[in-house]
Amino acid sequence: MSEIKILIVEDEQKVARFIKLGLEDHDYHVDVAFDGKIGLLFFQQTDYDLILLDVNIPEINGFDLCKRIRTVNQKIPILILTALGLTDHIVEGFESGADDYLVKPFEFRELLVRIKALLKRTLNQDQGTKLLTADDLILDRDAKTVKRGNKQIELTAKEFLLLEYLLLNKGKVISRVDIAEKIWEINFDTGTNVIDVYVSFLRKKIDYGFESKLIHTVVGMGYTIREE
Amino acid sequence: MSEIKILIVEDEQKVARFIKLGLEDHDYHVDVAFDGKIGLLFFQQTDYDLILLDVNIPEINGFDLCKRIRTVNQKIPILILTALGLTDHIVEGFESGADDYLVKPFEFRELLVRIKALLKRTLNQDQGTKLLTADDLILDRDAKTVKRGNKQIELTAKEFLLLEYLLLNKGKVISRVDIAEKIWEINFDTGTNVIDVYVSFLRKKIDYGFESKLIHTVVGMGYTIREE
DNA sequence: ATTCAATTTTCATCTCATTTTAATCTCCCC
DNA sequence: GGGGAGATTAAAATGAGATGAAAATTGAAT
Repeated sequence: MSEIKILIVEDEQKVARFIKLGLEDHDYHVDVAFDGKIGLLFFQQTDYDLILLDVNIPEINGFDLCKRIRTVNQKIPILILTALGLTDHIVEGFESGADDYLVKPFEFRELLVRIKALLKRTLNQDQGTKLLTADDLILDRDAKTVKRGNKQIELTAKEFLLLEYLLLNKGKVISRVDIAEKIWEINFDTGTNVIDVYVSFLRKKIDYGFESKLIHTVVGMGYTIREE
Repeated sequence: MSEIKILIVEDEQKVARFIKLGLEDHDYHVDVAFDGKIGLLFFQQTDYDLILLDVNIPEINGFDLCKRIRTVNQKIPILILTALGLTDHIVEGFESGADDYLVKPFEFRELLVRIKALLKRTLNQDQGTKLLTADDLILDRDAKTVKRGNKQIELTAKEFLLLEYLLLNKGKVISRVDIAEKIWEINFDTGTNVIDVYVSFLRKKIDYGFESKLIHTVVGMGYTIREE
């Protein structure tokens, strides 16, 4: 089970520390950014599962940061955490794209259950399914095994991750940028062609010698797994 | 666009009526159940998009009702709305499977934005922006495929981007300058006619041979996609 | 620590589709 | 009949992707 990563953007060190420690107690991995600019930077560099935002923070305020994040990512849960408790503020928070809004002072227990509620949905989507399939290919996410028809296929770690990611998005075309970020954790253009090479590796193992091909190239857009 | 259906389970008629009217004002379809048993019945009979639960209601209390609903449906957003504002209550509410918890008295505006935030995700998941259409043309933004009638149409990356952009602005006339900036990232006049060429490519693939034309030239202004 | 094999990454090359340019054609309006 | 806007075509330039092989890295075993 991979770690759940949370980003806190909060300038009051005491509060940030309090939340960080509390969340780490519950096995979340927590990063703290002390202003909006750094928060945005962290967000761009790491694939967080949830973001906690204070509003009154230096550089970029919480509402604006929330909007900025939403232009890029509509899915990631954002919880705004602030002393601004007027209905006007709350409405503004939600209209900036937040998923929840909690007014300080708050009890840690409440924050925790609200975070859990937010994570529940995004996590259940991916996880839960143990077996991923496409045509006569079966990938077992627990056992880390792959079979095509009745032939066992040996994949290396990276090959497995790549295939798993493509299967999770079966039918969708996935860009190289997405793959680079998810599987190689590369967030900028390095000019590498590892992805192409690995797709080539995968094809050799799961498509070569079978009449129906699963991995398809969509020129200029990316790769996709499609059953035909 | 199909109607969004909300179920309110609330025994205080005044409160129920107040919320119902307010939500109907925002074009939601609202049913009210006055106790837990009826609430459960309604839930089983109709496919709601969201449920608002009071806690202190006759027959089955809100927390238990929430749990009952969750055994059958993990996805439907549930918002608990109650005077019970202690952290213990809030935690219990979330642990019963609620997605949000709002303490009475509350301002209607806050309820509204919280409802919107909850609906945002479930609705976006299904469709939302995945499919763009015009007449019998369907463009799938995930699969990067285009169909007209039942004919699959193969587009190159640039062709796809152009068509997608025009469909996103269906009914609007888009200037060449806009297209150049959005699709070709050209921000000054280079004297090129790529856009004309690509519109020609697109027409050949999606309009030629079909009786109704989708791409229209507005001389001196740009191009538009219009269903006739 | 050293070795060795497996895995991961880079690099260079080949091929071919896509993209772009530029020339020509068509139509409409004065 | 000339000018302008747009459409179309063919040819040229470009770039994307596949792949083989070599280099670098990792990590396990000794």
